[in-house]
Amino acid sequence: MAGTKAKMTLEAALPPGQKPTLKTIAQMSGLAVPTVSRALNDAPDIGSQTKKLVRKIADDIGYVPNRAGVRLRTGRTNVISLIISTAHDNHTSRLIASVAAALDGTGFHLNVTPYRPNDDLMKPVKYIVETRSADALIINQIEPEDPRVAYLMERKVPFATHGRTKWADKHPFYDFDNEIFGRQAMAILANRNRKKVIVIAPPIAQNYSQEMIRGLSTTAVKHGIDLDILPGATSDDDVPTMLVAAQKALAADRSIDAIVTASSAAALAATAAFENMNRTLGKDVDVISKDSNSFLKIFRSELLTLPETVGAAGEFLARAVIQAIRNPELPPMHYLEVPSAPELE
Amino acid sequence: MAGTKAKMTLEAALPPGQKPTLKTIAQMSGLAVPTVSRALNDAPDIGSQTKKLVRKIADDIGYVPNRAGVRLRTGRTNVISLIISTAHDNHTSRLIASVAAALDGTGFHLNVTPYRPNDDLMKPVKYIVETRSADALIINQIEPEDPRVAYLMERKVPFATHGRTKWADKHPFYDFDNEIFGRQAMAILANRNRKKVIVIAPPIAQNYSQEMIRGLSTTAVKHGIDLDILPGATSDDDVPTMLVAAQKALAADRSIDAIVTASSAAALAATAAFENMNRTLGKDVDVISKDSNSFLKIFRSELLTLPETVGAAGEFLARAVIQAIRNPELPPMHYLEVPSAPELE
DNA sequence: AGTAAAGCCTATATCGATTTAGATTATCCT
DNA sequence: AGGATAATCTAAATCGATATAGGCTTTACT
Repeated sequence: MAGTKAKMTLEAALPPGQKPTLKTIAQMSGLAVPTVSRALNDAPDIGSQTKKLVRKIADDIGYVPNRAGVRLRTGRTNVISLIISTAHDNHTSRLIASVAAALDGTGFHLNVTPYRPNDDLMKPVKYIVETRSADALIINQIEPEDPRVAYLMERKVPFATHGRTKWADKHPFYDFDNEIFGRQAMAILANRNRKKVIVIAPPIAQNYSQEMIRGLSTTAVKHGIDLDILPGATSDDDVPTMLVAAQKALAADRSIDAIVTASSAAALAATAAFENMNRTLGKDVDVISKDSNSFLKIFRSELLTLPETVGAAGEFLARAVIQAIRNPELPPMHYLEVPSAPELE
Repeated sequence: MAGTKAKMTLEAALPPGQKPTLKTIAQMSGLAVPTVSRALNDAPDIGSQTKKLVRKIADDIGYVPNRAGVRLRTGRTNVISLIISTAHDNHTSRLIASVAAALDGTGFHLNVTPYRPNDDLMKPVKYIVETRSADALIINQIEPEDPRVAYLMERKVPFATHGRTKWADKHPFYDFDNEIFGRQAMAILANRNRKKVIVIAPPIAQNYSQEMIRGLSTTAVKHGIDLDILPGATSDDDVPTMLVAAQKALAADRSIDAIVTASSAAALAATAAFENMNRTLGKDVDVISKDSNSFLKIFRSELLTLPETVGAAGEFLARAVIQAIRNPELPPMHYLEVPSAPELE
């Protein structure tokens, strides 16, 4: 039977201006606080009538667990931490938006910790882990032997990466197949008879940069195309920096007839560089780029693009870390997005 | 004298694999836990020797307060919540980055809650306030009588807005003076003898949209220029949508000789629309835009731009909410960025 | 000397939730 | 009927930090 204690009304149990707690429900139902807790958590030793009653009261008064209380007692934070580089592209905001959307309704909150490109990579990760301020992490800008990944694996902290490491089979990741992108991009350029190509690559330390270059050079060799990496700027730099570097390269070598880029911003810079040298896009020269915005072609229909879907990444990464938290025994979730080259079909 | 209790070494006081707490320091120093707490918080009733000792131990063992403990006891979360719309521009990522940078070292964490443009504006705000999951909020996309602002002011929750309401003198804000932008933009167009102008405006509900239009139309009237708002798209829509709407307008009225836009993306769409109609930018027609990326002019030197600095906004907003938390009695911090029109000088 | 006032520290209770151990009642079996 | 066994629930302890009240010294003053 449900207790011998007196039941109370909401008004009697809840001081004005306060939020309902387990104690509120306990007083209203005449049950003990732990019973209420266990009922809400569907523990096996609570009667079904009691559970029903408790849940009804909780719903009626709009009870929401105090996250600090849960966290203090259990160590569970219900926070997913997205640690993200703040290079000025809008991958960033889209990734944030899609992770957040996927987390909606899961009870997890999204905490975003940006770091400047020149900061120590380990700092935010260590902080989150040491202060246990999140149940899981999502990181991007991955290096092949990323020290953050080593750190997180060793400590068995749930995480997922946007990009692959050499240990990628052992942890969840989402990645765009940049090697295939490189091969396809170069094949398209070969098709258009380009002979001398430069690439505005991401910082070379990052895995996707290396893969993209590998793909590009494999196919370049096959077709006898000359490939160079643009010195003096990476696709993480801002547009003016890339423009200056590209113009310098084009001035030094007039035979360059194509630029491959890894971002929309880089494609704009490459386009401007060619035009400032009075080269005609799509005729004398080509620019080919990954395009996650799909406005590149609107802006200049002569641009060559291969689509990349950033939204899918965030959604997948969110699901991947939740699985890593809840079912650590399951194999890590993997997804490799293969670019499709419409021009090749 | 510092207690009669036995002192302990770190190893004795701290179970392996655990993080140091106040208790650890208490055992190592022989002091009581509350004394340690008060010493670290520089309470006036703790001796300076004791404070020095406690702080040294804390530093040595790398003590960091457990945030759940603090939060549960005090209600302080040490979290600033940035609630941000996920329209696809890169204001977003820059704003996030600059708020985070300004928060660095303050002890506050940044929690980002994105919402989709069509979501209920109140939902995330209510959730944060009701679960008390942040000490302060920063919101953008402000309407003149923004219901979120009314809600937050009534509840006396510290917050700051990126944009102004009609109650702006009573709450912290950072804003770009869009009315002056509108006047300057139109003055420049008048100078260039444009007669029929359309504007790709932000959603009309938002305050900055109304201000911009007010500025534009004031000056348009003065110079006898015809001004219309582009139907069918706002500057929050994606580039293809804006392009289609702009092209439709240009086709319907060949006399349109200038487009004013509120974002870089809109400027790209406007440019493409004119060019698809075979109009020559800077000669037959003009596009004038706010430019927070400074790559617009690189991309097309004929574009007219007025600079906007988003980075300053985040930094200011962060300081503004911290002041609102710590010194609620002080007048709210305000900043109005006045655009400078290089072309006018 | 005796008492008051600082100065400095400790003991206890508390925030909200959960875990563990223990208590109570009803049920079942021989 | 007696005793074991389930089925349900309650009591107490705990996570880490801090607010409040109170205790013990030492110094100061009459």
